[in-house]
Amino acid sequence: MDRLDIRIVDILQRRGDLTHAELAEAVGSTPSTCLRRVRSLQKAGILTRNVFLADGAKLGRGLRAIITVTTKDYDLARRAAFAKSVGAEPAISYAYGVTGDLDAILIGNFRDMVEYQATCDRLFDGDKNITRYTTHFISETYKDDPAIPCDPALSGG
Amino acid sequence: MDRLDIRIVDILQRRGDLTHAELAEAVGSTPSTCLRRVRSLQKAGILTRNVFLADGAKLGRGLRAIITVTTKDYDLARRAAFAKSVGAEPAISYAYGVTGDLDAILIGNFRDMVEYQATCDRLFDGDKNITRYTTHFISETYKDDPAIPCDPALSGG
DNA sequence: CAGAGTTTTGGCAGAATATTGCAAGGGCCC
DNA sequence: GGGCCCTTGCAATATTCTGCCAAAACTCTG
Repeated sequence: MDRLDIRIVDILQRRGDLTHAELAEAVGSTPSTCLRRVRSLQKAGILTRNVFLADGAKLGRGLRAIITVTTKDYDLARRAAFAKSVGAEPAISYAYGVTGDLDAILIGNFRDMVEYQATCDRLFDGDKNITRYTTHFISETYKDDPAIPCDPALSGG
Repeated sequence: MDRLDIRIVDILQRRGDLTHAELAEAVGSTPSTCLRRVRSLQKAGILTRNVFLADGAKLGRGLRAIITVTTKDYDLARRAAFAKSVGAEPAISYAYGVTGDLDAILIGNFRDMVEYQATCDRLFDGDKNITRYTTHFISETYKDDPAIPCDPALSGG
């Protein structure tokens, strides 16, 4: 993970469809070196996968919501079960267990309120362990980019 | 946006580095048709861009946090200013204005608590309009995938 | 239901790109 | 300083991309 790797990761997180020649020019190297670096970064699990990002609104899923969840008991078995049921919900893109006065936070892309409520019902209704869920609908997007900054400080690692 | 487009978007959101031949086989079509469909989906803004996803922990940014923010006045000008300052913070990946008893929710990838606090100080300290910010650190990931499900219902659009 | 016009499709060939082997250069440890 | 190992860059080869054309499918009209 030297300075060249950092530049490569930094660029590929923003533009994943560059040719190796373009990438080489952008980072100041050669195509074959870039190819080898990218493959080694993938093998190391630093670059996990290449994806296309899509416009949720144009796919008919413009209703985004952040759902916070509190539970009564949040032990290992219950968390595993929750992870499984969340995984089965295609409308949920992100789901995390968190510290603080909440237990889990979910982010979903819904077609409409009907689908939102149906999803919540499937996830939470009937589960006596869920104390409460609160939904914040996204009304404005200030920033939306999965890129993680590449810190020059880790050149040594 | 017919059934073929939906299959293409569905697959490319998961694997963006397929060759057109592989994509063609996966969706039951031919490479040249896939090329044209992908281009037209990009031009239509349905597929927005192609990126590599990276492992935050391996980039030295394993500390993920969801920060909720409440403000006193959240008018248009203040929201624009907030969007700008959030945009200047590389550690913040997502930032949204939301409905409910919160005004904004941020998600960031931090190197450590020091960087977390420094970022919060830059964003919130000195801004008398920020009533409160509360942080939930992500302790467990149940699901983490930017893919938006492609609903067959929109075949007609 | 037939026919013309329009759009989309599938395959091909040339061009561009990705990939690999090999020799040379540079860094590191002894 | 010498030997070893990793990385680099070039050139050759394999793969993939892409513009083009005829054919098929679809749409609209009479």
